[in-house]
Amino acid sequence: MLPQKLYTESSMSTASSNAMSAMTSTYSMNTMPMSSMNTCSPQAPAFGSSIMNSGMPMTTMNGNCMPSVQMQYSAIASSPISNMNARMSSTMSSVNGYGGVGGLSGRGDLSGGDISPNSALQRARADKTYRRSYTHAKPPYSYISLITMAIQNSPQKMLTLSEIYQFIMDLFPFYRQNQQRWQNSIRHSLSFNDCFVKVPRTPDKPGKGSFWSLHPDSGNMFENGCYLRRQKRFKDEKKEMQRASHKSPSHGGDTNSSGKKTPIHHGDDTHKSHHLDKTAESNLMLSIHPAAKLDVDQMNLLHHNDLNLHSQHHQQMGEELTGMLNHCHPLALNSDHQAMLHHGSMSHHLKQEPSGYTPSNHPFSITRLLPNESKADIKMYDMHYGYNSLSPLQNSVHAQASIGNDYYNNPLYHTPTGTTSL
DNA sequence: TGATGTTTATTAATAA
DNA sequence: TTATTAATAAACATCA
Ligand SMILES: [Mg+2]
Repeated sequence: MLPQKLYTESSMSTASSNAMSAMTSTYSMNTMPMSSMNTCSPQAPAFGSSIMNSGMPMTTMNGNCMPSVQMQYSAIASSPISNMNARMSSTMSSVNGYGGVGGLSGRGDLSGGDISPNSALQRARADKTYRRSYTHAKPPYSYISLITMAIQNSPQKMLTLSEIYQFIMDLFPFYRQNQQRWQNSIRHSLSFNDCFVKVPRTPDKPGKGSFWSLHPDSGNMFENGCYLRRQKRFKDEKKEMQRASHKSPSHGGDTNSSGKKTPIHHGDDTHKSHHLDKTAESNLMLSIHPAAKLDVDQMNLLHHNDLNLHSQHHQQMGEELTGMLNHCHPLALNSDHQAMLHHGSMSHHLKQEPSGYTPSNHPFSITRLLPNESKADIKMYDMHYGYNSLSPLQNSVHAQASIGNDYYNNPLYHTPTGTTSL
């Protein structure tokens, strides 16, 4: 429906090529483990460590020294150009994804004088290379968290597969490469994980696949701040049962695993009965006998409508963490932006947030991207760091975080005071 | 026919 | 160490 930016994979990386596998399957720029400073040390983030530790003053570091994805991003995004040269040697070697960066060797600036006539050119190239080295590095998010971001940032809290693709590519240049590879993983993740459920299309929205939404009970799967590895993956009881019975038909009714423990999030059982009630209610409204059997997809549709109508269940989780997360999540985008993108939709105007989260502060919400007062911020940012936050590539009609408005180009993805933990 | 889903298998990284 | 989570590949089915 909306124009989508097409990302053609550069000749550098063939989709089917295995030549790049080493680069893409590893966390390219990682050098040192963060575990010492991190409660939740995920797979080594693709970003940061070498750069973070290259001697640059961490102006964004706040008192508690909480390490975070956000901070790592901040550190990178805010790295003064003046510091680039100093890091160039190590950076350059990182560009190919194999940061030999063991020990941020490039402390010393090569060529002390550096006043040659082509130094400007070299500098420009170096800067470009440097920036690409992180904008195209693998983001420190699992596919599950990326999908979750996409869905939760959508007005209807559901997206088609291709829209999920698009969201990810818009935000992370890294994923404009090797599309066949990671998109297969996305599809696998959607199918395999119970936290993602299909919502069938309604007749008024014909099209190819169905919509994907979040399981009503999946809660905040990332409230621990780890976006690479959850402590426990969400499992839908019913599907668990199905799987079990499918495997060993002898297992008929025993069902409930005594030790069944839902993740960390809260509010599971509470709205469980609530859900059933709502379903029955919906059935009545739709002239469906409450006892009538609906298939899974239909049920999901009803549930989704219900949730969308009343409130976002997902946002009532993790309130205890909001203080930490909601002010600083790396992907807190702006609702205005979203309004532009989906100008045809007005649903988000009507949404209320009875829980702790508002559309603007919950961890994955698109809010605060380019709010009014941010003009000044951008200016400051640009002046200080020499970034042009407004993309030079404006050809895209797509108002979303398309070209030039990706995670790295938008300073507001990196809140200076952020303390999102990772 | 290509996009969309489902499923199984393998492997690496991380948590317990 | 073992158990769990996630990434990746791949075979296969289905659908517009
Ligand atoms: Mg699923």
